[in-house]
Amino acid sequence: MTLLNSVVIQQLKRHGALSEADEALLIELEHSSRRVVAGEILWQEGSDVALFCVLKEGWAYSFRYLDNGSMQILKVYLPGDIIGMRDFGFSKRLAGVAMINAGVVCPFSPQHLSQLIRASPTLATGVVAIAVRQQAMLTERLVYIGRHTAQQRLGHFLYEIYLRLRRIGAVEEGRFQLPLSQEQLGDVLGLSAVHVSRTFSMLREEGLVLKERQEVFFPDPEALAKMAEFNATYLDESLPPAFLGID
Amino acid sequence: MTLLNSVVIQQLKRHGALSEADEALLIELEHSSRRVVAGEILWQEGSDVALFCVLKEGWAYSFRYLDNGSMQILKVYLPGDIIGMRDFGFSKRLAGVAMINAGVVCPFSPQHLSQLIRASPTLATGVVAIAVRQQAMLTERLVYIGRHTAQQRLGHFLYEIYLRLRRIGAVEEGRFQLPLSQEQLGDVLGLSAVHVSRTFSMLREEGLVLKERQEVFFPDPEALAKMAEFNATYLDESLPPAFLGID
DNA sequence: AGCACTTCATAACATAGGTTATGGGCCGCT
DNA sequence: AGCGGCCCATAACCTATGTTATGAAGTGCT
Repeated sequence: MTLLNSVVIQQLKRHGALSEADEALLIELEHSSRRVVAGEILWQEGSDVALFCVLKEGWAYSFRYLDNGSMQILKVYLPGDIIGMRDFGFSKRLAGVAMINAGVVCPFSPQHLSQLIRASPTLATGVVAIAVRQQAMLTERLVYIGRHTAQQRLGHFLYEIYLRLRRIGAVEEGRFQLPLSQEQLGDVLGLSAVHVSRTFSMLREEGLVLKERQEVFFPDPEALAKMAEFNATYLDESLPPAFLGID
Repeated sequence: MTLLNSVVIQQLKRHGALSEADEALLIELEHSSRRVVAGEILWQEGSDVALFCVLKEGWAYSFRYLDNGSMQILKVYLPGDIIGMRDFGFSKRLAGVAMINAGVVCPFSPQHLSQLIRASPTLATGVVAIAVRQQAMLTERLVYIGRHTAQQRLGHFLYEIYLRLRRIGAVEEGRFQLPLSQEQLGDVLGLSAVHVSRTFSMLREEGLVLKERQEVFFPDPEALAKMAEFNATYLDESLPPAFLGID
């Protein structure tokens, strides 16, 4: 999974907005790649903003440590996502980033990103669109962490991951791999690990989510989406006409 | 309070990064202005993205309705903020926006914003920086809504507002106006209005926050910041050297 | 001044989720 | 194969916050 195959970029391409030079610039972004091990910390909160990454293989998450010793996971990154954009325009990292499982990342510098933005208005808008979409997912979590039950929070998160994985072809026969531990899920959702476990049990009893080891299956995806009050518009990939140069 | 006086732009100016043409473009953004009444809804979730606004006077908030009839307030806007940037790159609004009290807004079109970004790399980076900073505030709320007590949530929110108001000169002798009702505060923090009331009582008894009518005063700002685990780096306005063209 | 309306404080009660503890299953290491 | 270490499930108990209700205070309208 490369950035070039990511959904926003693919859409620009489909509309013929992407020149060959643009494509070359994108491929150049993934020029160097590095293998990373499970649990590896890519950077810590407060460090200098020295690089961003395209996540090519594996899962990652950004996080903040809390004073009580636990952590809040801010965002889960899947293959094809850009990691670190959150810090663009800041001197120091606002959050750490760690790998969940083993994978491959393609690091590139802020200068490289600035260059790319200056070199191609199309790519600049694409990058902005990607950043805005990542933030929209964050906003969505704010909404459902605020006033929803544990079942809805977990259901919503799982369903979002399911849709994102499906877009990159990582769902087979309705099944997908979830490499997060229940403790990590708790850190995502603001729940204790014990309650995540309880909630999985409830979802199983209600026939909404089956999970065995890391494999997840939804017997009735629509019912799950309904229970979680899932509204997919925030994941909508269609770019407005102005972005595609059609206006 | 105009955009030109906002902290990010002022910083660009101080470093001589802002040309006269750039300044003219910014002033042009506020060419037309409109008086808005308290409670006025600027737009609803799901409507077309037709315009953005510079908020010149008054307070506003963006929000999402929840299925249970309540709402989640996503962000509170103060004078000098740009409203609607969240939707840049989407076709439909992801959230509604309403005025808290009466004020003045300066609407401008997405095309206008695109033009400005194309016309001036400096302003483009400035706009990105503003957007990233607004999102950083959102992230911060996600962190403390996830795993903090009601006291910390309310304390954190009040302290953030206090710092933001101070930057625009709206704090006098340590006092500031807070035009939000307790119900609205609950919608910001994911708490019931009753519990917001209880929490104010607790904060008063602990000598951390005094509130009379809409006027708020912190007898000991440092103690409040400490209780709320407030870390100001996410509000830090200093732009990295690359943004100021010094690298 | 009087009236309706909203906002706020407080109390009593209900509950979702946190905490601590225990045991079982699975994994990797030697 | 045996051992130590996670990860997970479940139970018992505790607490922060939600819910509902009531009255007081403030606000705006006529």
